[in-house]
Amino acid sequence: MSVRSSLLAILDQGPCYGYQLRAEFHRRTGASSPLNVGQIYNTLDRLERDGLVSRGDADEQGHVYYMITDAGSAEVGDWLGTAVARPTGTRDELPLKLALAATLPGVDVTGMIARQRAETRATLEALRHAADDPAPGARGQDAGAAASPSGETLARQLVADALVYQAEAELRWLDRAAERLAEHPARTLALELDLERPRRGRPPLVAAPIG
Amino acid sequence: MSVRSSLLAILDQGPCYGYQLRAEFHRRTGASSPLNVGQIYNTLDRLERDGLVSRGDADEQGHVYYMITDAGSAEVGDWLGTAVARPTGTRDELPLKLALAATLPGVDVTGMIARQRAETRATLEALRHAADDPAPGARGQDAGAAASPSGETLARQLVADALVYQAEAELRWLDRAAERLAEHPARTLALELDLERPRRGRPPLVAAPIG
DNA sequence: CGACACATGTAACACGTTACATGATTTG
DNA sequence: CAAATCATGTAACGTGTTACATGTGTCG
Repeated sequence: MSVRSSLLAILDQGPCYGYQLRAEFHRRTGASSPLNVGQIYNTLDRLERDGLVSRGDADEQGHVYYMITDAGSAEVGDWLGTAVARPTGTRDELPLKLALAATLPGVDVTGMIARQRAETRATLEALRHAADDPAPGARGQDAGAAASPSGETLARQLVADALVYQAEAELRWLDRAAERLAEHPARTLALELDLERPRRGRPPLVAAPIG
Repeated sequence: MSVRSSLLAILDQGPCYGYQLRAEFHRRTGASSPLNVGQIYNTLDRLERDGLVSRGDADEQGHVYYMITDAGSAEVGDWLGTAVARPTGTRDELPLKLALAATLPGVDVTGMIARQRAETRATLEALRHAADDPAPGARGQDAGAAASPSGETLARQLVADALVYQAEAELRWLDRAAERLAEHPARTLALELDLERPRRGRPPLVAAPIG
């Protein structure tokens, strides 16, 4: 619900029309991500459906302004006031994939780790290079005056930092995974499909239930 | 595409029916996540639609086995052979949220960071405690014999590690974010909506085009 | 019997994402 | 004029996720 919530939070500052919302989203989230315009209108429709924004009539220039409702404002307050909850059983692809691969026969998990490591290292380096570069999209005009830290550059920095820290963590985890793999005797890793005849119905209790 | 790919990879080991797939998925991915059974059948339908698996007739016990096709096997090979690509413009909620919040007037970003930090620290501690516990779901029978590292426990460990490393990275990032915020003078952070009359049509070139 | 797990499936929904259609306006 | 941007919108799709309906077999 990142996009949805972000747009709503921007609308909490004042009425906006679609294209404007996209621009604000980019300015404020340091989004390197393009965010297709169509998605804005899409999301606005859904927000209106949920009673969080209301659509105004087009003004003389044809701009369709949306404004937030009380319910919408409340939701923004809630969003900002609540910590982001990572689900306990995170469905992160990489760990899932590697864990699964480790249980498959004939899969070169070490190789997978090596490949992933190379990729992530490259990503990390690219990110660090990008951090030195001036603001993306600045076509010359402001190339020299890179000082004056504004909210805009802060946003970009924060997002960039996050990517860097995440990539670093991934590298550390990959190393740890390699260790774990080395600790385990190779034979015991691959799992056969559990072909035991599944017995239908209630399974017998193994231990006495509590109480 | 984590679930989809995982199920396909399991099917690459041999035909399975729905419930069996769920069990295998849990065994092999150390998934603390429940994974609703309905999703299995859902995903199987979609895999069949895409020609990656084929549905067999029900056997005498009423079990409907699915088996992988050649195209399916190829896709599994591809999946395992390719590194997980993190999109450059990651749409990670936390950085997005904080970056955006930093541009909003009257938002206590420092407080947000503090709250998030507390939450993440709690998560981290819970994860570390969980790492010491015996295998989840083991109802007494195997409580003492915690040795014998099998593929099953490896999977669990890998996933658990990933969560820990990620939480640690998040804490580090939060600290960095606090630093960044402190570096910026408070006034310059909040961004007004850009209300300049947008001029339609092609914007003037700022720098001469290449060539 | 009743509870519970095994087992299969259907229907809907959420969010994100993309492709496409359409038109106005401004610059080169 | 042609190209590019601004601007609005529609239609579809993909994965993940949940709620629900239905039935069977076993154990206490």
